[in-house]
Amino acid sequence: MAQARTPRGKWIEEGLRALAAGGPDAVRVEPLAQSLGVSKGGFYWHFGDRETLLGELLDAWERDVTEQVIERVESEGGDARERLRRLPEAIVPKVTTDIRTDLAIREWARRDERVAERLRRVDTRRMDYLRSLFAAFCADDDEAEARAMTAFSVWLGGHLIAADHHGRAPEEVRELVWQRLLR
Amino acid sequence: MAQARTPRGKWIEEGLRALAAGGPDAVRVEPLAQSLGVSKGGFYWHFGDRETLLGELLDAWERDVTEQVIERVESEGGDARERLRRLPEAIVPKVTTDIRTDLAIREWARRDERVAERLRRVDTRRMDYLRSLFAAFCADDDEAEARAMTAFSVWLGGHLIAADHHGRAPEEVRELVWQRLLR
DNA sequence: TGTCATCCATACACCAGCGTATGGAAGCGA
DNA sequence: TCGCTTCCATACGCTGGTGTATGGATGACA
Repeated sequence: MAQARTPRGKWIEEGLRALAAGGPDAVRVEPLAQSLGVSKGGFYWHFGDRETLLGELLDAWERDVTEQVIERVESEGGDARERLRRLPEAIVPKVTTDIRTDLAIREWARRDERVAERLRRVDTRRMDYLRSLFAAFCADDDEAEARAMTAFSVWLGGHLIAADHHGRAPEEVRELVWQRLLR
Repeated sequence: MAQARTPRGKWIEEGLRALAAGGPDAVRVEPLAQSLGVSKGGFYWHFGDRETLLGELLDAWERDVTEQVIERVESEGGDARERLRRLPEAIVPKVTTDIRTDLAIREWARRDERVAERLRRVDTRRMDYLRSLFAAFCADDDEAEARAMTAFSVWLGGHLIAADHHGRAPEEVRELVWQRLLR
Protein backbone atom coordinates (compact mmCIF):
# COMPACT_ATOMS: atom_id res chain seq x y z
CA MET A 1 0.00 0.00 0.00
CA ALA A 2 1.27 3.40 -0.95
CA GLN A 3 1.15 6.35 1.41
CA ALA A 4 -2.04 8.39 1.33
CA ARG A 5 -0.89 11.94 0.76
CA THR A 6 -4.39 13.34 0.98
CA PRO A 7 -6.59 10.62 2.51
CA ARG A 8 -10.38 10.72 2.93
CA GLY A 9 -10.12 12.32 6.34
CA LYS A 10 -8.29 15.35 5.01
CA TRP A 11 -11.04 16.05 2.52
CA ILE A 12 -13.71 15.69 5.19
CA GLU A 13 -11.86 17.97 7.57
CA GLU A 14 -11.44 20.63 4.89
CA GLY A 15 -15.07 20.15 3.86
CA LEU A 16 -16.24 20.78 7.42
CA ARG A 17 -14.16 23.91 7.56
CA ALA A 18 -15.81 25.20 4.38
CA LEU A 19 -19.24 24.18 5.67
CA ALA A 20 -18.72 26.07 8.91
CA ALA A 21 -17.49 29.16 7.10
CA GLY A 22 -19.95 29.40 4.23
CA GLY A 23 -22.65 26.75 4.44
CA PRO A 24 -23.17 23.77 2.15
CA ASP A 25 -23.00 25.92 -0.99
CA ALA A 26 -19.42 26.79 -0.08
CA VAL A 27 -18.36 23.15 -0.10
CA ARG A 28 -16.98 23.01 -3.65
CA VAL A 29 -14.63 20.36 -4.91
CA GLU A 30 -12.16 22.52 -6.80
CA PRO A 31 -11.64 25.18 -4.09
CA LEU A 32 -11.29 22.36 -1.54
CA ALA A 33 -8.56 20.80 -3.67
CA GLN A 34 -6.83 24.13 -3.94
CA SER A 35 -6.91 24.61 -0.15
CA LEU A 36 -5.30 21.20 0.21
CA GLY A 37 -2.69 22.03 -2.39
CA VAL A 38 -3.68 19.25 -4.79
CA SER A 39 -5.89 18.90 -7.85
CA LYS A 40 -9.40 17.45 -7.72
CA GLY A 41 -8.14 14.21 -9.28
CA GLY A 42 -7.81 12.50 -5.90
CA PHE A 43 -11.17 13.70 -4.70
CA TYR A 44 -13.11 11.75 -7.28
CA TRP A 45 -11.07 8.69 -6.50
CA HIS A 46 -12.20 8.87 -2.87
CA PHE A 47 -15.78 10.08 -3.14
CA GLY A 48 -17.29 9.66 -6.57
CA ASP A 49 -19.18 12.90 -6.35
CA ARG A 50 -19.82 16.00 -4.25
CA GLU A 51 -23.03 14.63 -2.72
CA THR A 52 -21.13 11.74 -1.17
CA LEU A 53 -18.79 14.14 0.59
CA LEU A 54 -21.71 16.22 1.90
CA GLY A 55 -23.26 13.06 3.33
CA GLU A 56 -20.03 12.13 5.08
CA LEU A 57 -19.70 15.61 6.54
CA LEU A 58 -23.09 15.09 8.17
CA ASP A 59 -22.06 11.64 9.38
CA ALA A 60 -18.94 13.04 11.03
CA TRP A 61 -20.89 15.87 12.63
CA GLU A 62 -23.69 13.67 13.95
CA ARG A 63 -21.16 11.24 15.41
CA ASP A 64 -19.09 13.85 17.25
CA VAL A 65 -21.54 16.46 18.33
CA THR A 66 -23.71 14.78 20.92
CA GLU A 67 -22.28 11.68 22.53
CA GLN A 68 -18.77 13.06 22.90
CA VAL A 69 -19.99 16.11 24.78
CA ILE A 70 -22.41 14.19 26.96
CA GLU A 71 -19.83 11.54 27.82
CA ARG A 72 -17.38 14.25 28.78
CA VAL A 73 -19.83 15.88 31.17
CA GLU A 74 -21.01 12.59 32.65
CA SER A 75 -17.50 11.25 33.21
CA GLU A 76 -16.64 14.02 35.65
CA GLY A 77 -19.56 13.39 38.00
CA GLY A 78 -21.25 15.94 40.25
CA ASP A 79 -24.92 16.66 40.74
CA ALA A 80 -27.27 17.93 38.01
CA ARG A 81 -26.52 21.61 38.64
CA GLU A 82 -22.79 21.05 38.49
CA ARG A 83 -23.12 19.08 35.29
CA LEU A 84 -25.23 21.82 33.69
CA ARG A 85 -22.66 24.38 34.73
CA ARG A 86 -19.92 22.36 33.03
CA LEU A 87 -21.93 21.82 29.83
CA PRO A 88 -20.91 24.94 27.90
CA GLU A 89 -17.22 24.26 28.52
CA ALA A 90 -17.53 20.57 27.65
CA ILE A 91 -17.83 21.46 24.01
CA VAL A 92 -14.23 20.94 22.99
CA PRO A 93 -13.13 23.01 20.03
CA LYS A 94 -13.06 20.65 17.05
CA VAL A 95 -14.11 21.15 13.46
CA THR A 96 -17.27 19.14 14.00
CA THR A 97 -18.26 20.77 17.27
CA ASP A 98 -17.68 24.31 16.02
CA ILE A 99 -20.88 26.21 16.68
CA ARG A 100 -20.68 27.58 13.14
CA THR A 101 -20.98 24.06 11.78
CA ASP A 102 -24.09 23.66 13.91
CA LEU A 103 -25.60 26.86 12.55
CA ALA A 104 -24.74 26.02 8.95
CA ILE A 105 -26.34 22.58 9.22
CA ARG A 106 -29.40 24.11 10.89
CA GLU A 107 -29.84 26.42 7.90
CA TRP A 108 -29.17 23.59 5.49
CA ALA A 109 -31.86 21.49 7.16
CA ARG A 110 -34.45 24.08 6.19
CA ARG A 111 -34.08 23.15 2.54
CA ASP A 112 -33.13 19.47 2.67
CA GLU A 113 -35.36 16.94 4.37
CA ARG A 114 -32.60 14.37 4.83
CA VAL A 115 -30.51 16.93 6.69
CA ALA A 116 -33.57 17.92 8.71
CA GLU A 117 -33.99 14.33 9.86
CA ARG A 118 -30.43 14.14 11.14
CA LEU A 119 -30.82 17.45 12.91
CA ARG A 120 -34.01 16.18 14.51
CA ARG A 121 -32.09 13.20 15.93
CA VAL A 122 -29.28 15.38 17.26
CA ASP A 123 -31.56 18.05 18.76
CA THR A 124 -33.83 15.46 20.35
CA ARG A 125 -30.81 13.78 21.96
CA ARG A 126 -29.61 17.13 23.28
CA MET A 127 -33.02 18.18 24.61
CA ASP A 128 -33.48 14.78 26.25
CA TYR A 129 -30.20 15.20 28.06
CA LEU A 130 -30.92 18.77 29.13
CA ARG A 131 -34.42 17.81 30.30
CA SER A 132 -33.07 14.93 32.36
CA LEU A 133 -30.63 17.23 34.14
CA PHE A 134 -33.22 19.92 34.89
CA ALA A 135 -35.73 17.31 36.04
CA ALA A 136 -33.38 16.49 38.92
CA PHE A 137 -34.21 19.74 40.73
CA CYS A 138 -37.38 21.06 39.09
CA ALA A 139 -40.79 20.80 40.71
CA ASP A 140 -42.59 19.36 37.70
CA ASP A 141 -42.21 18.29 34.07
CA ASP A 142 -43.45 21.60 32.70
CA GLU A 143 -40.77 23.48 34.58
CA ALA A 144 -38.01 21.14 33.39
CA GLU A 145 -39.25 21.35 29.81
CA ALA A 146 -39.38 25.15 29.89
CA ARG A 147 -35.90 25.41 31.36
CA ALA A 148 -34.38 22.89 28.95
CA MET A 149 -35.87 24.76 25.99
CA THR A 150 -34.66 28.07 27.38
CA ALA A 151 -31.14 26.74 27.95
CA PHE A 152 -30.91 25.36 24.43
CA SER A 153 -32.39 28.49 22.86
CA VAL A 154 -30.15 30.88 24.72
CA TRP A 155 -27.09 28.83 23.83
CA LEU A 156 -28.03 29.16 20.15
CA GLY A 157 -29.31 32.71 20.50
CA GLY A 158 -26.09 33.86 22.07
CA HIS A 159 -24.34 33.03 18.80
CA LEU A 160 -27.10 34.28 16.51
CA ILE A 161 -28.44 37.45 18.06
CA ALA A 162 -26.33 40.44 17.17
CA ALA A 163 -27.90 43.01 19.50
CA ASP A 164 -25.87 45.54 21.42
CA HIS A 165 -26.54 45.06 25.12
CA HIS A 166 -25.53 48.62 26.06
CA GLY A 167 -22.56 48.02 28.29
CA ARG A 168 -23.07 44.35 29.07
CA ALA A 169 -20.95 41.79 27.25
CA PRO A 170 -22.85 38.95 25.54
CA GLU A 171 -21.33 36.44 27.99
CA GLU A 172 -22.64 38.47 30.94
CA VAL A 173 -26.16 38.29 29.55
CA ARG A 174 -25.85 34.56 28.99
CA GLU A 175 -24.60 34.25 32.57
CA LEU A 176 -27.64 36.19 33.87
CA VAL A 177 -30.00 33.73 32.19
CA TRP A 178 -27.95 30.74 33.25
CA GLN A 179 -27.99 31.76 36.93
CA ARG A 180 -31.78 31.95 36.86
CA LEU A 181 -32.06 28.57 35.15
CA LEU A 182 -30.03 26.91 37.89
CA ARG A 183 -32.04 28.30 40.77
CA MET B 1 -45.01 56.70 -19.06
CA ALA B 2 -45.64 53.19 -20.24
CA GLN B 3 -47.01 50.53 -17.91
CA ALA B 4 -44.45 48.64 -15.91
CA ARG B 5 -45.18 45.00 -16.57
CA THR B 6 -42.57 43.84 -14.12
CA PRO B 7 -41.56 46.86 -12.05
CA ARG B 8 -38.76 47.00 -9.45
CA GLY B 9 -41.06 45.92 -6.66
CA LYS B 10 -41.90 42.64 -8.34
CA TRP B 11 -38.24 41.71 -8.60
CA ILE B 12 -37.66 42.59 -4.95
CA GLU B 13 -40.67 40.59 -3.82
CA GLU B 14 -39.56 37.55 -5.80
CA GLY B 15 -36.01 38.04 -4.55
CA LEU B 16 -37.19 38.00 -0.94
CA ARG B 17 -39.10 34.82 -1.62
CA ALA B 18 -35.97 33.17 -2.98
CA LEU B 19 -33.92 34.51 -0.07
CA ALA B 20 -36.35 33.09 2.47
CA ALA B 21 -36.42 29.73 0.75
CA GLY B 22 -32.75 29.18 -0.02
CA GLY B 23 -30.57 31.95 1.35
CA PRO B 24 -28.64 34.59 -0.58
CA ASP B 25 -27.03 32.01 -2.86
CA ALA B 26 -30.49 31.12 -4.14
CA VAL B 27 -31.16 34.66 -5.32
CA ARG B 28 -30.18 34.21 -8.97
CA VAL B 29 -31.20 36.51 -11.76
CA GLU B 30 -32.23 33.97 -14.38
CA PRO B 31 -34.36 31.74 -12.14
CA LEU B 32 -35.99 34.89 -10.75
CA ALA B 33 -36.87 36.01 -14.27
CA GLN B 34 -38.27 32.59 -15.01
CA SER B 35 -40.46 32.68 -11.89
CA LEU B 36 -41.80 36.04 -13.05
CA GLY B 37 -42.39 34.70 -16.53
CA VAL B 38 -40.05 37.12 -18.26
CA SER B 39 -36.46 37.13 -19.43
CA LYS B 40 -33.61 38.73 -17.48
CA GLY B 41 -33.55 41.63 -19.92
CA GLY B 42 -35.71 43.81 -17.71
CA PHE B 43 -33.78 42.95 -14.58
CA TYR B 44 -30.58 44.58 -15.77
CA TRP B 45 -32.54 47.62 -16.83
CA HIS B 46 -33.78 48.06 -13.24
CA PHE B 47 -30.80 47.00 -11.18
CA GLY B 48 -27.54 46.98 -13.06
CA ASP B 49 -26.29 43.91 -11.29
CA ARG B 50 -27.17 41.19 -8.79
CA GLU B 51 -25.41 42.90 -5.89
CA THR B 52 -27.72 45.89 -6.19
CA LEU B 53 -30.77 43.67 -5.83
CA LEU B 54 -29.30 41.95 -2.76
CA GLY B 55 -28.76 45.35 -1.18
CA GLU B 56 -32.33 46.37 -1.83
CA LEU B 57 -33.63 43.13 -0.36
CA LEU B 58 -31.86 44.04 2.85
CA ASP B 59 -33.23 47.59 2.70
CA ALA B 60 -36.79 46.30 2.35
CA TRP B 61 -36.32 43.84 5.19
CA GLU B 62 -34.74 46.34 7.57
CA ARG B 63 -37.52 48.82 6.87
CA ASP B 64 -40.42 46.42 7.46
CA VAL B 65 -39.23 44.12 10.14
CA THR B 66 -38.94 46.27 13.23
CA GLU B 67 -40.90 49.51 13.19
CA GLN B 68 -44.00 48.03 11.57
CA VAL B 69 -44.30 45.34 14.23
CA ILE B 70 -43.57 47.68 17.11
CA GLU B 71 -46.02 50.30 15.86
CA ARG B 72 -48.69 47.67 15.54
CA VAL B 73 -48.25 46.51 19.13
CA GLU B 74 -48.01 50.03 20.51
CA SER B 75 -51.10 51.25 18.65
CA GLU B 76 -53.39 48.84 20.46
CA GLY B 77 -52.42 49.95 23.95
CA GLY B 78 -52.57 47.85 27.12
CA ASP B 79 -49.94 47.41 29.83
CA ALA B 80 -46.51 45.87 29.25
CA ARG B 81 -47.66 42.29 29.84
CA GLU B 82 -50.52 42.63 27.40
CA ARG B 83 -48.22 44.12 24.79
CA LEU B 84 -45.73 41.29 25.20
CA ARG B 85 -48.53 38.77 24.87
CA ARG B 86 -49.61 40.38 21.59
CA LEU B 87 -46.07 40.55 20.20
CA PRO B 88 -45.88 37.12 18.52
CA GLU B 89 -49.17 37.70 16.70
CA ALA B 90 -48.22 41.25 15.68
CA ILE B 91 -45.82 39.85 13.13
CA VAL B 92 -48.09 40.05 10.12
CA PRO B 93 -47.32 37.50 7.44
CA LYS B 94 -45.48 39.38 4.69
CA VAL B 95 -42.51 38.42 2.58
CA THR B 96 -40.20 40.63 4.59
CA THR B 97 -41.44 39.55 8.00
CA ASP B 98 -41.33 35.84 7.18
CA ILE B 99 -39.25 34.21 9.89
CA ARG B 100 -37.38 32.33 7.18
CA THR B 101 -36.14 35.63 5.77
CA ASP B 102 -34.90 36.48 9.24
CA LEU B 103 -33.04 33.18 9.55
CA ALA B 104 -31.56 33.44 6.06
CA ILE B 105 -30.26 36.95 6.74
CA ARG B 106 -28.87 35.83 10.09
CA GLU B 107 -26.85 33.13 8.34
CA TRP B 108 -25.82 35.55 5.62
CA ALA B 109 -24.55 38.00 8.24
CA ARG B 110 -22.02 35.42 9.40
CA ARG B 111 -20.10 35.78 6.15
CA ASP B 112 -20.75 39.40 5.15
CA GLU B 113 -19.85 42.26 7.44
CA ARG B 114 -22.21 44.73 5.79
CA VAL B 115 -25.11 42.38 6.38
CA ALA B 116 -23.92 41.84 9.94
CA GLU B 117 -24.09 45.56 10.57
CA ARG B 118 -27.71 45.78 9.44
CA LEU B 119 -28.60 42.78 11.56
CA ARG B 120 -26.93 44.44 14.52
CA ARG B 121 -29.17 47.49 14.08
CA VAL B 122 -32.33 45.40 13.77
CA ASP B 123 -31.54 43.09 16.69
CA THR B 124 -30.55 46.00 18.91
CA ARG B 125 -33.84 47.73 18.13
CA ARG B 126 -35.76 44.57 18.95
CA MET B 127 -33.88 43.91 22.18
CA ASP B 128 -34.33 47.54 23.25
CA TYR B 129 -38.07 47.22 22.77
CA LEU B 130 -38.30 43.89 24.59
CA ARG B 131 -36.15 45.19 27.45
CA SER B 132 -38.32 48.27 27.84
CA LEU B 133 -41.45 46.13 28.12
CA PHE B 134 -39.98 43.71 30.65
CA ALA B 135 -38.52 46.60 32.68
CA ALA B 136 -42.09 47.71 33.42
CA PHE B 137 -42.67 44.83 35.82
CA CYS B 138 -39.23 43.41 36.63
CA ALA B 139 -37.45 44.09 39.92
CA ASP B 140 -34.12 45.16 38.41
CA ASP B 141 -32.22 45.65 35.16
CA ASP B 142 -30.57 42.25 35.31
CA GLU B 143 -33.95 40.55 35.47
CA ALA B 144 -35.31 42.52 32.52
CA GLU B 145 -32.18 41.85 30.48
CA ALA B 146 -32.32 38.13 31.19
CA ARG B 147 -36.00 37.90 30.30
CA ALA B 148 -35.63 39.95 27.10
CA MET B 149 -32.77 37.76 25.95
CA THR B 150 -34.73 34.64 26.80
CA ALA B 151 -37.82 35.85 24.94
CA PHE B 152 -35.83 36.69 21.85
CA SER B 153 -33.85 33.44 21.96
CA VAL B 154 -36.88 31.24 22.44
CA TRP B 155 -38.70 32.98 19.60
CA LEU B 156 -35.76 32.15 17.31
CA GLY B 157 -35.12 28.76 18.88
CA GLY B 158 -38.69 27.69 18.34
CA HIS B 159 -38.10 27.93 14.61
CA LEU B 160 -34.59 26.51 14.63
CA ILE B 161 -34.58 23.67 17.13
CA ALA B 162 -35.88 20.48 15.61
CA ALA B 163 -36.15 18.37 18.78
CA ASP B 164 -39.05 16.05 19.43
CA HIS B 165 -40.70 17.11 22.69
CA HIS B 166 -42.25 13.69 23.37
CA GLY B 167 -45.94 14.48 23.24
CA ARG B 168 -45.80 18.22 23.59
CA ALA B 169 -46.27 20.39 20.52
CA PRO B 170 -43.60 23.03 19.89
CA GLU B 171 -46.18 25.79 20.54
CA GLU B 172 -47.00 24.29 23.95
CA VAL B 173 -43.34 24.44 24.94
CA ARG B 174 -43.07 28.01 23.76
CA GLU B 175 -46.17 28.80 25.78
CA LEU B 176 -44.64 27.23 28.91
CA VAL B 177 -41.63 29.50 28.63
CA TRP B 178 -43.76 32.53 27.78
CA GLN B 179 -45.97 32.08 30.87
CA ARG B 180 -42.91 32.07 33.11
CA LEU B 181 -41.50 35.16 31.43
CA LEU B 182 -44.68 37.11 32.12
CA ARG B 183 -44.87 36.23 35.81
C1' DT C 1 -50.43 60.31 -34.91
C1' DG C 2 -45.84 60.58 -33.43
C1' DT C 3 -42.58 60.52 -29.71
C1' DC C 4 -40.58 59.01 -25.78
C1' DA C 5 -39.94 56.34 -21.62
C1' DT C 6 -40.26 51.90 -20.07
C1' DC C 7 -39.67 47.25 -20.34
C1' DC C 8 -38.62 42.77 -22.69
C1' DA C 9 -36.32 39.12 -25.90
C1' DT C 10 -32.46 37.35 -27.89
C1' DA C 11 -27.86 36.47 -28.74
C1' DC C 12 -23.40 36.58 -27.09
C1' DA C 13 -18.86 36.33 -24.45
C1' DC C 14 -17.33 34.71 -20.34
C1' DC C 15 -16.49 32.13 -16.06
C1' DA C 16 -16.81 28.74 -12.22
C1' DG C 17 -17.61 24.48 -11.09
C1' DC C 18 -18.98 19.35 -11.90
C1' DG C 19 -17.83 15.00 -13.42
C1' DT C 20 -14.96 11.93 -16.74
C1' DA C 21 -11.01 9.96 -18.96
C1' DT C 22 -6.50 8.88 -19.08
C1' DG C 23 -1.86 8.57 -18.05
C1' DG C 24 1.15 8.73 -14.84
C1' DA C 25 4.07 8.76 -10.04
C1' DA C 26 5.31 6.83 -5.79
C1' DG C 27 5.85 3.43 -2.45
C1' DC C 28 5.17 -1.30 -0.65
C1' DG C 29 5.44 -6.32 -0.86
C1' DA C 30 6.82 -10.47 -3.17
C1' DT D 1 12.93 -5.72 -9.89
C1' DC D 2 8.03 -6.20 -10.92
C1' DG D 3 3.43 -5.47 -10.10
C1' DC D 4 -0.19 -3.57 -7.48
C1' DT D 5 -2.55 -0.15 -4.90
C1' DT D 6 -3.18 4.46 -4.00
C1' DC D 7 -3.27 8.89 -5.21
C1' DC D 8 -2.49 13.01 -8.35
C1' DA D 9 -2.27 16.03 -12.77
C1' DT D 10 -4.15 17.42 -16.86
C1' DA D 11 -7.34 18.02 -20.36
C1' DC D 12 -11.94 17.90 -21.76
C1' DG D 13 -17.10 18.45 -22.30
C1' DC D 14 -20.97 20.25 -20.14
C1' DT D 15 -24.16 23.11 -17.40
C1' DG D 16 -25.83 27.12 -15.28
C1' DG D 17 -25.12 31.32 -14.16
C1' DT D 18 -23.42 36.73 -14.88
C1' DG D 19 -23.35 40.77 -17.39
C1' DT D 20 -23.55 43.28 -22.22
C1' DA D 21 -25.38 44.74 -26.57
C1' DT D 22 -28.94 45.57 -29.46
C1' DG D 23 -33.27 45.80 -31.43
C1' DG D 24 -37.79 45.73 -30.65
C1' DA D 25 -42.70 46.16 -28.36
C1' DT D 26 -46.05 48.71 -25.80
C1' DG D 27 -48.58 52.30 -23.96
C1' DA D 28 -48.99 57.28 -22.07
C1' DC D 29 -49.06 61.79 -23.51
C1' DA D 30 -48.64 65.85 -26.43
